[in-house]
Amino acid sequence: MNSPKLPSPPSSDHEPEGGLEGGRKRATINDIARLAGVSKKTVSRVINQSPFVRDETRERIEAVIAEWGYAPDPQARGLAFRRSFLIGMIYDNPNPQYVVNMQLGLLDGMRGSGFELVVHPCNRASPTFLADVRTFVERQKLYGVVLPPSVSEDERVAKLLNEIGCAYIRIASVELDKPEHMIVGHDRMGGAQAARHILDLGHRRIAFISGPATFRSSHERRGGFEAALAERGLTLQPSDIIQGAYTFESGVACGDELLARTPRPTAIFAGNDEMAAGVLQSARKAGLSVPADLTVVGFDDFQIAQAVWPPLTTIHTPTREIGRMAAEKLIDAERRERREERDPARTEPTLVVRQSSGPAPVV
Amino acid sequence: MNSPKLPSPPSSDHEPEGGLEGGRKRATINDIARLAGVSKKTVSRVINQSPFVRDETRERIEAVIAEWGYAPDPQARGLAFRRSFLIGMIYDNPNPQYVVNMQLGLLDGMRGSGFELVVHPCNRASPTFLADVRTFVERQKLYGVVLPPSVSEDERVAKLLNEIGCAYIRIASVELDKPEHMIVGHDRMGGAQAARHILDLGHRRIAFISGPATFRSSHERRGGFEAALAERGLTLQPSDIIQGAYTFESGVACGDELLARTPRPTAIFAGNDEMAAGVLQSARKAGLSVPADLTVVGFDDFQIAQAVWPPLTTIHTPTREIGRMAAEKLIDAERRERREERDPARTEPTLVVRQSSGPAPVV
DNA sequence: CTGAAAGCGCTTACAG
DNA sequence: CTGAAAGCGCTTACAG
Repeated sequence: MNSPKLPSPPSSDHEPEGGLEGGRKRATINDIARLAGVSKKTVSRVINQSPFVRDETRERIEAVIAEWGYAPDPQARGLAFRRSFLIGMIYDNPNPQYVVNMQLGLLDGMRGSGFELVVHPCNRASPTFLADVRTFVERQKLYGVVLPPSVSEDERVAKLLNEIGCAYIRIASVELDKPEHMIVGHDRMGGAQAARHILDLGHRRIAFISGPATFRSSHERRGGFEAALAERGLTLQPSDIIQGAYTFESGVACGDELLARTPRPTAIFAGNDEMAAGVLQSARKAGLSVPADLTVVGFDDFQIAQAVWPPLTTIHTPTREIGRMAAEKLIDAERRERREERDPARTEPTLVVRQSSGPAPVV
Repeated sequence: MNSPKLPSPPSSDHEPEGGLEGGRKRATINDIARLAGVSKKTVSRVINQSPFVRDETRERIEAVIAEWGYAPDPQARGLAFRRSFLIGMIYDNPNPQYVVNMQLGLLDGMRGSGFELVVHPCNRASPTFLADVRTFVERQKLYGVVLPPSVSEDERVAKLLNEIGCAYIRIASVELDKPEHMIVGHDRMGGAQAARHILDLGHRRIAFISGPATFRSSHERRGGFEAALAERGLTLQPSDIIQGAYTFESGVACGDELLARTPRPTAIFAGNDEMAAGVLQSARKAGLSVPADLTVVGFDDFQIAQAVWPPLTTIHTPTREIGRMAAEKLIDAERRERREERDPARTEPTLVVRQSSGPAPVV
C-alpha cells in the first residue's frame, strides 16, 4: 500500500562514461540499420523473426549483426513491447534443495533464450501476499511466472494472474488447471511405489507421516500410498496416519510418537526425506536398529537422503527436469511440443532403494 | 560468441488489452504531472528526491502519487538512466543451503527498495565463464552484482567489473579488495575457535580436512586453526592435513583415510559441515563412537549439522545477515554507514557446541 | 525552483 | 517486402 522507497539514480562519480577500457559503445539497432543499408524497422523484423523479409535482405542484416555482436537492449524492447523479458519464480517452500534445484531447472530451460530469472520468495500466510504478488508482476511487467508448490496450489494466485494477463506455469502434484498452465509431478504414483516396496518386504504394521495439509503433495502421496495398500487388502487406521510439517524436527516428533506405541509399526513411510531423517533420529533414541527393527522410506531423494545413516530408501522426484520443462513451456510452446513428440519428458517419481528398508522383522 | 536465440514477442492471442478486470491502466508520469498541475520533469524530480523542488510543490505531487498508487516504470527509468534496477547474484557454489540463505539475505537488504534479484549460477571453470559474466552484466545493464565465494575470489571478475563500470560487492573470508567492495566473513576466527574448543577438551592428536584449494575459505579456516593450535604449542604435521572438496562424499573418503591410521586422531576438524557429516559416516563404518572415540567439528552450521547423529559441534556463519549487508552496501552506501554507526553489524563466525565433540579419550 | 525539447533503443500502427 | 512517423515512460541536458 505505502509506496516503496525508490532506488536512487546511479551516482555519476567514479565512473567516467564508458568505463576504463571497454569504452566502445555497444551497437544499437540504428547502427545495424545504417551499416546494412536498411531501415531500423527491417532490422527489427529480423530480430523478431518476421517472415516478411526478403532472404537476401535478412542474410545481409544477420551478417552485420553477427559481425558487431549486436544484441537488442532488453530494456528498450521491453518498454516498447510493454512487457519485460524477465521470468519470475514465486515460491514459499521450506526446502533449500528444492528451491535451488528448481532454479537450476528453470535456468536450464531458459538458457540461450535471452530471458532472465527473478526470484521472489514470499509468505503465503502474509496478509499482503496477494498484493505483493500483484505489485511484483505488474511493476516488473513480467513475461511470465513459474509457481512451484505450495504457491502453485493457491487458486487466488492463478485467478489474479489470469486477471492481469500474466502468463504462468503451475508445478503441482496433480492437474489443477488447463494443461497449458501445468507441469504435473504425479506424486500419487510415488506414494504407490513406496507402498508396494514396503509390502514386498513383508510389512503389515505400517504408519504414514503426512506433510502439512497446505501442500497438495501431502494428500497425493498419502492417497497413492493408501490406494496401493488397499490393492493388497491393507487399510490404514486413522491412528496410523499422523501429520508432520515436512521438517526434520516434525519427523523426530512424529517418530517419537509412533515408536512409543504397542504394537510398534515395523515400517514408516514419511512424506519427505527431511521427516524420514527425523524418524531415523527418533529410532536411534529409542534404541531401534534400521532396517532390522524398522523400515523407513522417504520422498524426494534430496541430498539428506544420502547423508544420513542408513542412507534412505526414497522416492526420487526429477525436480530440476520439471523446472526445465516449466521454463520451456512458458517461453516457447511450439518448440516444446515438437520436442515432447520425439523425446517424451518424464516427470514421474521413481523408487530408489537404499539401506533404510528391509524385510519385516520376524515376530 | 554465437548470438543467443531471442525471445519471441508476446503472443497477442488470449490476452485482450488490459486483462479481464484489472483493466484500468496504471498511471504514468504524465498522468501525475497533469493531475498535479506541473511538468513531468518536476514529478521526475520528486521521484528522484531532488532537493530543487519547493516543499509545497513536492507535497502536492506526493499526494497525487499516493492517491493514484503511482510507481514509476523501472523499465522506462532504466532505459533513460542507461542502467537497470536489477541486482545480479553471480555464484558457483555447491551448497544449496548457502545459496538459498544468501539469496534470502540479499532480498532482506533489498526489500522496499524497488530493486529485483536476478540469479546467475555459473561455472568458474568454463572457458566462456568471463564472457558469460560480461554478457550478463552488460546486456541487462545491471545496477550492480554481488559475488559470493568462490566467484568473489576471482580477480579476473573484479577486473572485468571495474572495466565495464559495474558496481559490485565481494563476499569473502578475507579482505580482497577496497573496503567499499567487500563484506568480510573472518573465517580465520572461526578456525581458531574450533582449535581452542578441541584443545580445551584435551585433544592432542588432531587432524584437519581442508576444503578445495580454489576456495579462499579453505585456507583461512586452516590458517586460523593452525595459528590457534600453535599458540598452545601444537603443530600439525603435513600428514595431519588432507584435502577434501567441501562435499559429503569427500568427507567420507577423508575420514576413511584418517581413521585407518595408527595412531588414530582423536579429533577431526572438517572445513565444513558436509565433510564433517561424511566423517561421522566414516566413523560409523569403522565402528567408532562419536564423541567417545572421536570428536568431530564442522563449519557453517547449516541444517545438515542438526540432521546427522550426533548433531555437529560447528562454527556458525551468519550467511543471511552477510547477504543483507551486501545488498544494503550496494544499494545505499550512505544509509548503511549511518546504520553501522549505531548498530555495528557482525559477520564473525561463532562456535556452537553440540554433541559431536567431547573430552579426549583417556589412553 | 520549474519546464520545453530531445533522447534512451526499441516496437506498433499505418502506408506504400 | 520495406520504411517514415509516432510512441513506450522515463531522464538528461539546457534554459529561464
